[in-house]
Amino acid sequence: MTKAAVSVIPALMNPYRHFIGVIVAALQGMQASGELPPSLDFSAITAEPPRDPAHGDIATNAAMVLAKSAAKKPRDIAEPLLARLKADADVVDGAVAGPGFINLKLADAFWRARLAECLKEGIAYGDSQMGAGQKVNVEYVSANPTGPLTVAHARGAVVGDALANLLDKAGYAVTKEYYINDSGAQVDKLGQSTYLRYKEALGETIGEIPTGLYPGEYLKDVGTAIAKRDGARWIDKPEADWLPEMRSFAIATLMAEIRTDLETLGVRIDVFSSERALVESGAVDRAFETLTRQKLIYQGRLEPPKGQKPDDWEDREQTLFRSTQFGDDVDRPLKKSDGSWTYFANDIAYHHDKFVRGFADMIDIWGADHGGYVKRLKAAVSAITGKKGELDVKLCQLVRVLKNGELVRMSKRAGTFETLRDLLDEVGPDVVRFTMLTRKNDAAFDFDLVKATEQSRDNPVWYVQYGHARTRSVMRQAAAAGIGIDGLVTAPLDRLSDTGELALVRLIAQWPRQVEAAALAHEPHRIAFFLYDLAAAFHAHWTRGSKEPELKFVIEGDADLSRARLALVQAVGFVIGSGLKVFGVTPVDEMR
RNA sequence: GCGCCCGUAGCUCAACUGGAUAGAGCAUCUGACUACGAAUCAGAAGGCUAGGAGUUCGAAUCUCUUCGGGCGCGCCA
Repeated sequence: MTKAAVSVIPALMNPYRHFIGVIVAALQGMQASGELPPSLDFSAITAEPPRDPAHGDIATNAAMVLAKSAAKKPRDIAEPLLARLKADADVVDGAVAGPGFINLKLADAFWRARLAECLKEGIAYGDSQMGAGQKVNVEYVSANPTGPLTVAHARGAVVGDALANLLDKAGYAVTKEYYINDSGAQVDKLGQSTYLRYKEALGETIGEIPTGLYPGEYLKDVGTAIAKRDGARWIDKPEADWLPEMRSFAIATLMAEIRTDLETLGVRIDVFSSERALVESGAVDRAFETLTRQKLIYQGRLEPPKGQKPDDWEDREQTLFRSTQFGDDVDRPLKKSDGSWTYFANDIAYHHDKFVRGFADMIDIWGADHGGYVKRLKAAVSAITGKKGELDVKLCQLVRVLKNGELVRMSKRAGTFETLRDLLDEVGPDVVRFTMLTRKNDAAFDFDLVKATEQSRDNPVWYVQYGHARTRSVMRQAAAAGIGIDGLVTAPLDRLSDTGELALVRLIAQWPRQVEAAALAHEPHRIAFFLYDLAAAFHAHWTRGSKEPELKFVIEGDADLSRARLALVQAVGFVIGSGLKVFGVTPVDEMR
């Protein structure tokens, strides 16, 4: 049993972050000896894997970044810096390249030590302290409780959930939140629509559902349920009597269905916030007062929109918020003509409430059709939190459902796709989740039902799952061959010396950095591409073994070597499993 | 008319947030199974990053501009 004699990186497994520290220390040494001026900004220095692996293991831009403020040529900084970096125990070679990059080659043992960490951590490998327990609120889905979740909601649900999981892994204290829009005109219409279905359930002929109300068939069940519970009690009563009851019953029923759908999708929300409760608590009034004290509220008039002037435009004085002071295009109204709060006013109060609950970091996941709303809410958050709170809005672009390249019509009448439930029934939650995460959120997305379930390299879900299953398959084979696959943490990893093996080891060591980078950027889709690359590297190495028998994982008569290689295979499985966990996708042990 | 998002290989998408020779898959062409899963792998070919100008050591990325697409534009949520 040999233990690699390399530096341990305590509680910080991202080797690149570690080397930024090493580089900064070396630069400070140069400052102490007068080679560099005393006050320099090191914050722009990066340490990353070079694009071309032939350049080495770590590339830093330090010399180029500092050149200007140090009044030196990049190479005149790079040369002495490189000399100092070469003294580091883990660095075996280095060179200055191009305009002033410093490329470092690290000892194989350094990378094997990262593999050892992965084996020790298992699925938890890549967990980071970066977030330092800071509270983050991720609000997503937040679909109106006026009908079942649609395919369009699915993307936001998946992106939000994966982002929340990712931030959690990166060390943030994450709360997953759903804002229920159970206040305002829309839910009143829901209540009215429900009343019609209620009367229908009691045998009345209601005819066509009037325009403006919700015609969906799903409300029939709700009406029937109320009829069953209350009988004819609401018939011939004024609207003021039955509306609150119809409304709340419908909301409760539909929210229950939404929760069930989310559950099936694997989304578990921590906090459901009610808009109605918020308004009734007086939170909106308080937010309004706060803004008033800051002199950000005034009575004024707005210009009608240039493009399409509403027919019923009526120039009137209204209560406006000075969102232009915070980067918005025009000031925004907070009160409707009847004196009640606008949705915007409620939303200000809601985000203020989040801030009061301790969330300075807020992330909202919205559909692209709300794009015009981003500036004003960011402005409001900035104002109401005294610039201490920060809101990031991720807009999810449209999802189109295709079947073999043909657009599937989203029409209820045609009996085709519309709801998330339909999508889940067709391809299952794992495929929905992974596939939705293979694209940047701000790019439009075509979801092809056929391609998403295809078993080929063209389909990332399948390919990554296959990679995971293959790691397990190798383990099963090894066990059958009589190799002990327990306690691989203690396997002699220094027996790993083939370039393909070491390339895999390096890739595994990238995982903690990938987690941190994706979390910082709020971009969970990066994980999908990393997992795909890792799976590809693993499949490639696997195939080499079928051509060159000495590269097989199990080598007869050499248990140590076999165990070292199996440890590598296990680590690949851990990283894929770790990534799939972030995505909320079940890793499979076997392909069917 | 204004604001936001997008434009990268024939097609679908990446590019570590300003880094080195812009990368994958599909499709096309050439190869590899006495199977630790060939549902895979190795290779070839494919690009003026929509066009133009600017910023700097360095631009697909930042700024300006033109073109083309999506979304939105008081008292809906």
